[in-house]
Amino acid sequence: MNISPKKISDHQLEDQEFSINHQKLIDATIETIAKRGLGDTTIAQVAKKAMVSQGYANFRFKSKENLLLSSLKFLSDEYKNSWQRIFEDNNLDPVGRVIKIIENDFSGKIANRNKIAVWVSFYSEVKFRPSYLSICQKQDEIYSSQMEKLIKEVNILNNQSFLTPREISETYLSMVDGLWQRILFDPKMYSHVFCKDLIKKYFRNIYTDEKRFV
Amino acid sequence: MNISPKKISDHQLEDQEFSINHQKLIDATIETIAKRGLGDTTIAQVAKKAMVSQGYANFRFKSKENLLLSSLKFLSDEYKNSWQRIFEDNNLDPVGRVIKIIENDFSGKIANRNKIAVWVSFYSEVKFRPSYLSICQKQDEIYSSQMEKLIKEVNILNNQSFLTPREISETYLSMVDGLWQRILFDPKMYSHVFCKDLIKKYFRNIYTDEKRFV
DNA sequence: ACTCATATTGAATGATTATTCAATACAAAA
DNA sequence: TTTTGTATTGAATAATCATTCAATATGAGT
Repeated sequence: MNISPKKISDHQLEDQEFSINHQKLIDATIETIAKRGLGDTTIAQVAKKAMVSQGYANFRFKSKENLLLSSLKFLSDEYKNSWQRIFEDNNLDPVGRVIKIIENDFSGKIANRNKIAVWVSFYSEVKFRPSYLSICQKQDEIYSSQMEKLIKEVNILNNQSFLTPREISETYLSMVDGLWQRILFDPKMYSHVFCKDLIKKYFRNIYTDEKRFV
Repeated sequence: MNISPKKISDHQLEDQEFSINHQKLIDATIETIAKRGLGDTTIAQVAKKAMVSQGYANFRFKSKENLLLSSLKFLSDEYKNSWQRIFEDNNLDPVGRVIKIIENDFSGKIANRNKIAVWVSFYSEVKFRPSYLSICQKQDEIYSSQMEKLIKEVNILNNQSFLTPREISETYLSMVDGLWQRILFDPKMYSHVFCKDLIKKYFRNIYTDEKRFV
């Protein structure tokens, strides 16, 4: 039986989408997708992992589709928050911010195998599910243009290269996606340190005088 | 099994995996995955597209899993052949070969949206299906080391950079995976020309004197 | 303690789909 | 033509799973 001490009853928080069960189900969904794949993820498994009944999971999220969507949105928001915090950090100079972004992209919180497995699963379905696309695409464009802006600022203080800010931004973001995918294949080889160093050296090659890109 | 010198009927070619129906089914599988996603691909749909009965599709490939696997293997072999042909082309110098590899990676035959959708679908499942992994991973390591070898040869004739051959190889291959994924999201923006030029400029930044990297 | 509104259950339902297999079509050999 | 072995069909089967909903538990207010 599920006896959990609550100060506030769930239904009062329902509008805020912040009941314990809501988040428990999302966490369970991410874990299940990471463990069995999107295709083999069933409501029954998710509900079991979240320790609620199957019927409840469906009732709470209205449909399986909606549960999956909410889970993707959770990951998307988590990433967005960590990115935005860095991008808007005025204590850091442009290069410092780029480095922080790299480190965030390969931090344990963001680039762990469970979460990457979920990202890639959704990416693979993006072509057929407009709802997935709408969650990801708009944000992706924001990252792209914000990174470009950042590189422009870096350029003011550094030697220019053959590559335009836009190109540096695009190569960086593509490389991150590619490396994430590779972490799934072979997490030993593509360790966080390996990925971070690789990308930093990539930037060092562009900004040869900037010693912070080790 | 006796081999008649004249005409050879389909069933006699079965071992060679080369009947018309075999390939029709694989093509139909790729198209169906690209159109509906791995999860929503059913034998019935594939069979219909290949214009054979549902029962036959299953009979021919023993199981759905095996049909999917065979389709992945087909794509994997196709890519391998095109790569190997370039890598072993003695008429080209190292830089010429790198350029051909880039052009191949974003050619209509390899980087079309159908095939990328299939690749990404399988990638997303690779963590849970050892059989998928075994098809892809070994090849990936070969591409990685062959590219590194190629870069070493390029280096002999060009100025060195901060990046080691291994690092150039890894950044290149990651970038390709990332760009392929982006083609799925937004094929207009990530056109073949855009991707090719981006990567060539990336190399131009490494080998600043090599004007063939436009 | 009782009521009532809400939360949660879990068994039943119906839809989907991989797989099987008995029946049939077909093509070559006799 | 008839026979024989293989190719192919498609309807039946059985398994899986999302979704529903009547029944029950819970806890706050009285």
